[in-house]
Amino acid sequence: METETQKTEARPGAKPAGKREQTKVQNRQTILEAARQVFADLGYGATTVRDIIRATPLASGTFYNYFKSKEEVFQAIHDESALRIRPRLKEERAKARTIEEFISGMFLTFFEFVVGDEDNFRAIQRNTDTLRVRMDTPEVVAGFDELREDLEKAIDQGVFPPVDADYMMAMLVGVAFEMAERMLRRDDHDIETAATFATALFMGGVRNLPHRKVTAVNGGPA
Amino acid sequence: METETQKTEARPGAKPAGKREQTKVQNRQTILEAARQVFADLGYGATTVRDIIRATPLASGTFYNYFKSKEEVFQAIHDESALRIRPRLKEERAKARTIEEFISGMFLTFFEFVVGDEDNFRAIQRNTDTLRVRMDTPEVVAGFDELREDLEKAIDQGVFPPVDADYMMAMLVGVAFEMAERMLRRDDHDIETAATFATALFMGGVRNLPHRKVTAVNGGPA
DNA sequence: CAGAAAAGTTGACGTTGTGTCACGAGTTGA
DNA sequence: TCAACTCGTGACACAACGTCAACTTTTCTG
Repeated sequence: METETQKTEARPGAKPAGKREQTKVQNRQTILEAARQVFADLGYGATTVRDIIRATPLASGTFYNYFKSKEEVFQAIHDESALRIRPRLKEERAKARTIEEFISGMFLTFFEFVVGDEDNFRAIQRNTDTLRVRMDTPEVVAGFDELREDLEKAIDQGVFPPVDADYMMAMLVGVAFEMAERMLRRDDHDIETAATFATALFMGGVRNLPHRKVTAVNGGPA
Repeated sequence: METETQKTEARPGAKPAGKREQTKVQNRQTILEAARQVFADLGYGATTVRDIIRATPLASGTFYNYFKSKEEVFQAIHDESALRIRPRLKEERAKARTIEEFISGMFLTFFEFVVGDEDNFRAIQRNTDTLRVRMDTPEVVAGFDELREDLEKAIDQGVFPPVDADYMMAMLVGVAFEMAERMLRRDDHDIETAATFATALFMGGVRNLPHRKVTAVNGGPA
């Protein structure tokens, strides 16, 4: 037994960390991890709550102590994802001194995130009762709000031309997600090239785009 | 599955149009219509096959004479949609003499289609198990292939700069769908403005976008 | 035009998945 | 050490699924 683990004046930042609290956190994480995996494998629609449970050592009833439905785990995964990528995106935007930096930073960061944890993105992206869910969770909403604010700030500061933030966001998000999906679908992990293309579109339109992507590159990204 | 009736001598071009054949077509249409409605209302994930049936005068078993699952009706709706919009898009592309015409034609046509039959788009878009249009139903696949061909042809003819067709498609599709969704979400039916923005992006990037400020709708979903 | 064959409809039924709950094992704190 | 409490457990009641044998309607045949 961990007789050691008494709740003596614990470390400052640490949690209460009773044994109880500890397994609770663990279980939640276990379920989330299993769900991510199963969703990525079977697709959201095809997986049952029991599939998720079966991928853990837990009993069926336990699931419902942590999430009240399949949809809720899904949202949790979503939320966690947003939580992870938000600061990265925000930092990137803060660093940006020009529109180009702003935009390319966003794309690169996003693509890195997607390719860096493919299963995670597959889990939330390949399936879903779609946008409704994507937009609902607090972290996700906060992330979009943040982007919008920064966009408007950049516009005010003259870094960005005075475009409509709504349309702008739709375009950024649309391109980002569609390209990400396409990359995963084709097992294309070349995030630099993808970001280069996307950025070029926003910087100067079609005429500005690099020429055909040479798959086995010799020239490298323009 | 289409066991053509082994009639000794059916009319040549016309439909067989026996009473039987007729109600068969009717029933299929009834179910499709009901499904479109219910999907649009409840969302794909939340609707049950019984919900669809209940919205028709038919019995539960009958559903399965026409579609083998909820997913299959969904695909059928998808397919039908693609069937309807494909020729319109193709025609638009054929008419185009410049890149700008090509692009703005696509956006306008698509937005018209979406706003013109909102329920239909809601049914297939707001829900789904594979994100976006990517149900690989024949008509949908054909539609994308067509677009790609036309794109490549335009590139060969020098109307389009020699961009990578893959990326190009991802960008077009991404922007089109995301903007469409956003419009429906905000009850914004101004397809001209939307098309203008999207086209401007593709023609000259952010700096080229109209400076119009629009509705000060609050950020956030719904 | 009757009667048989074919095609289609129907709803009850076996099956699978969902979410709850009473119980008991494990943990905490005195 | 023991009472109080928390959480894990799996059986259960309920909901939706998809099938199928019986039945109805249409079509075919003589």
